Amino acid sequence: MSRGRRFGDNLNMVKNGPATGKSEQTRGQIFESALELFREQGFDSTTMQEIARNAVVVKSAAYYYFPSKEAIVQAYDETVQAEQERLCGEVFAESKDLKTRLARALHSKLDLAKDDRNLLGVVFRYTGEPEHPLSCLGRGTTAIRRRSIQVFRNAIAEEKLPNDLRELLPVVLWALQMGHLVMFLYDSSEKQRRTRRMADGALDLTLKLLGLAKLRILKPIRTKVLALLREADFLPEG
Amino acid sequence: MSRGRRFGDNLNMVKNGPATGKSEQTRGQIFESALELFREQGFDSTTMQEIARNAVVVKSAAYYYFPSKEAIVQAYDETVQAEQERLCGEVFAESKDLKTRLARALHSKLDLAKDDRNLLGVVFRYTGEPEHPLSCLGRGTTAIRRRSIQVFRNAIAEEKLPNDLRELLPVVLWALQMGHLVMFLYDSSEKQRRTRRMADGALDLTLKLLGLAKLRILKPIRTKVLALLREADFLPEG
DNA sequence: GTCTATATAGCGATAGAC
DNA sequence: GTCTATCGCTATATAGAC
Repeated sequence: MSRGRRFGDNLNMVKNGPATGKSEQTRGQIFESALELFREQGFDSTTMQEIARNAVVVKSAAYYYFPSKEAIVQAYDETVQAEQERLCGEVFAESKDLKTRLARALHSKLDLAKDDRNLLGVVFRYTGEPEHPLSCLGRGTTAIRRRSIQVFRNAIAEEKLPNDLRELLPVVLWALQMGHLVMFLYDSSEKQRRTRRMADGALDLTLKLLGLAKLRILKPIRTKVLALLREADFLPEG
Repeated sequence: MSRGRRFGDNLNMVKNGPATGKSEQTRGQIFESALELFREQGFDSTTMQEIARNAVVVKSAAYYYFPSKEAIVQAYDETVQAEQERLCGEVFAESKDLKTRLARALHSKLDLAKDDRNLLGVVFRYTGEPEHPLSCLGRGTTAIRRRSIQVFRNAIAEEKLPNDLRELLPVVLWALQMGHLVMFLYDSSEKQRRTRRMADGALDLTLKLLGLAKLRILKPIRTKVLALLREADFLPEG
């Protein structure tokens, strides 16, 4: 267990669940213990017993802080989200260049989660079950999804754009990021270079399409695409 | 339990697992029993015990035929796939019109699964875990994915298309269908009309884009899009 | 509010009967 | 090959101690 400090070890940013004063420490122990075991032996083969034992608490204590193993992953997800906001905030303050900003926004989650791909995968587990509190597209995750979309809204904030695009583009970029995350998980190329190239390519293409959107011949297509996107905007509280 | 015959009740098309002669009946009982309970009380709240009891076998017998509850869903998925192939085969034999064929291909899975959306959701459960045998994008499901893509390959078989498009379009359409399936699950509009409109809109747009692809100004974009799609083609044995 | 001890029920593996 | 009886491990709910 001679690892250096890794992202996620700092839990002060985690907010959900009981956390008044002293208990923060216990919660922290459990959270760290879990991440450690997840990284060592994967999510599924780690049991709540082990997490508790490793954190020197009894199993029910672990359940007191996290209603399920998946809830720990959700907490992890929130630390990643917070870190992305911080990172992008820095870059956005320094540069007004759209490409720079979008590149940072699109790559930062990959950067942050690169050593925890097995954990990231669990985030998608309830994609197909809308009512599940941890469904990554469901009501239970509206808050974090909103934050994630907001990052892209901030990224394009300095641009002159028609209102419809300003409204829809962040959601499209967020969806793009979700796609990249899945691809990231399946990418067996060294250091997931392939997904990185994809992200760069998708960014180039997006910028090019934004430029072309002004052409007159493409007006009907643009209208159609936007209408379709609006129709596709099926998420709870968008 | 006074339901009429529903799709999926016919199991003779299910092939995986042991099924030599007589045992087909036992397997069938278990399969039907499971679908019945899944429909009544959902996937998660149905236990293997109940499935077995309802099928008048002992629990281990159920495990003999299906290594897990999820495996039953996969078997269901295969019956849906087979049915889609049959349906589309009929339509493709009758009409050479691209729009008709693609509409049928894009809508048929929605038609077939419309009463089993909670079951459909389980198919996506291991999307984020590439190594899981039931990951809908992983190695374990290559065979059924291939079949699913083949339907779209057949749909465009009669068209004159450049080779690169002929190769990539089926995969794109398959991905589109996957997206529609997820949307279908989250669609709270009556009879999921919204998703149906989406599918129609996406089809129109696809046809329009195919037409526009020939324009000279768009040549660089087309090249870029195709390169990106090829790069995105990350699935095992594509 | 924080945590413990205990209890129920399910999963899934195993050895072996027929 | 088909199926049974049984077992250990796990998740998670609950009552209640501090």
